[in-house]
Amino acid sequence: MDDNDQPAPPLPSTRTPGATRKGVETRARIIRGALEALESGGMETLTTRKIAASAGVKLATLHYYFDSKENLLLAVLEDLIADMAEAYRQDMSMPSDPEERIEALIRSMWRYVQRTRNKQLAQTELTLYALRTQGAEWLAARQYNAYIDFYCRLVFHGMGELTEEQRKIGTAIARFMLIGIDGLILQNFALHNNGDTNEGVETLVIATRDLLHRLRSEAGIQPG
Amino acid sequence: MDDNDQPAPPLPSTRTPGATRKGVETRARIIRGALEALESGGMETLTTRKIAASAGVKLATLHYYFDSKENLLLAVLEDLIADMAEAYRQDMSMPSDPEERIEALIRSMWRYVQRTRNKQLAQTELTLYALRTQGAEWLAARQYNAYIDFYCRLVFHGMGELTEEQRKIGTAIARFMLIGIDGLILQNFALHNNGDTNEGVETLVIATRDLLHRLRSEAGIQPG
DNA sequence: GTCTATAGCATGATAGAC
DNA sequence: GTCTATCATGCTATAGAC
Repeated sequence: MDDNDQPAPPLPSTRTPGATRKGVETRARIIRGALEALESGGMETLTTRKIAASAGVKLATLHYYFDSKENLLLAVLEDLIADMAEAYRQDMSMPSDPEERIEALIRSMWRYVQRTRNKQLAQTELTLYALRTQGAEWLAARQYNAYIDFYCRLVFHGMGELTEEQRKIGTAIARFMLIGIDGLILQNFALHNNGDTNEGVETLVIATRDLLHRLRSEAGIQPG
Repeated sequence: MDDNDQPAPPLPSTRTPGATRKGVETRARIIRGALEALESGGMETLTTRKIAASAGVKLATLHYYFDSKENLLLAVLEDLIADMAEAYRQDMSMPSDPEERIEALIRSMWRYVQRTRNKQLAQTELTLYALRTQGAEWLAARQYNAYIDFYCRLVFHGMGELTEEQRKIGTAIARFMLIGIDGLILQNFALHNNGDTNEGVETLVIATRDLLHRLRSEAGIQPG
């Protein structure tokens, strides 16, 4: 339930050599290149050659930083997790009432998803890849827990500490929001019919607000 | 909104030669073999050789029936769509009240998902593959529309005809259920924590019943 | 730290006997 | 309709100069 601050078995061998200024930059370029190539073509056509080309480095350079394609892909997923928080904070107005925050948060998420369609596809593909990769399943879990933790905090505070009860309720809310957004992403991709999917967003907003209502009154009637 | 009875551009070249009794059987074996191999290893490691081995045929035989790996994979996805209806009807008790049907249906779906974890992963991977494959996006749409149509009918009837209003409400319900189930699948896979995911199922049941309530009263107050 | 060059191999697909 | 044998290609990864 709370394996978010996991021991986190370090990614097997992401080399990260001397860590020169230049080295760090190149490593980042390769990760960005991999994400670009993944967004444009999908996992099926993703090769180390395309990644290297997309990053503007030679194939051997790629292997200097990542000893295998697998570890590079896992590093890309890690990077996506790290970037997530920044992305949402941008265009979100922040009401003080948690119920309105839920609504603002879902709408913000959905705007972000729609303007980064291919990135979402890429992230979904990478998550499935991690689930299929022996010893990398924890990465998928970490990704989800990071999202859950992030949404949970955003529902109740700017980013401060939470009471135990807020954490419990917020986690349930966050989980449900995430379920809805993931389902919406897939359905929107498959039907590429934004009109109908927007109905789904409205329904999700209402359902999540109702859930908060329910959890709060349950907590009020039967505290501890 | 209703491109379910699509012209359906025929799958480019699934050959299907003379269609001998034996030929049809072999074709089916290859499709089953592909699904098996996909379930056990994922798209990343899925090769025509593994498929052939898993189907008990030689590599050349596979290419006699499917002129390319791509068309084989799309045929597998088609097959999954066709099998879907059978799978759910099995263990579902069928109350007469639509609200209770929604609950029974969601629980039945969830049971099915849990006992076919790898099949669901495979189907998700194939759907993403179709979305990435030029000219195959319609297959993903067909898959979703088939599910939506199926759930819609199940909410209101055994399988008979629907009134226009039932169809409209049922479609919205079905879409939302599907959003929830897809999201639940991904979250359950990533966190592999069935206890917490079951909470999500309960929440989805309540939310979907509420949605039906809302749609019905809206229709009652403002018909046509 | 980045490159050129290449090893070593697995892949999707085909030719042609039976 | 199914097989054996093989092709051509593209893959990941490495060796070694600079």
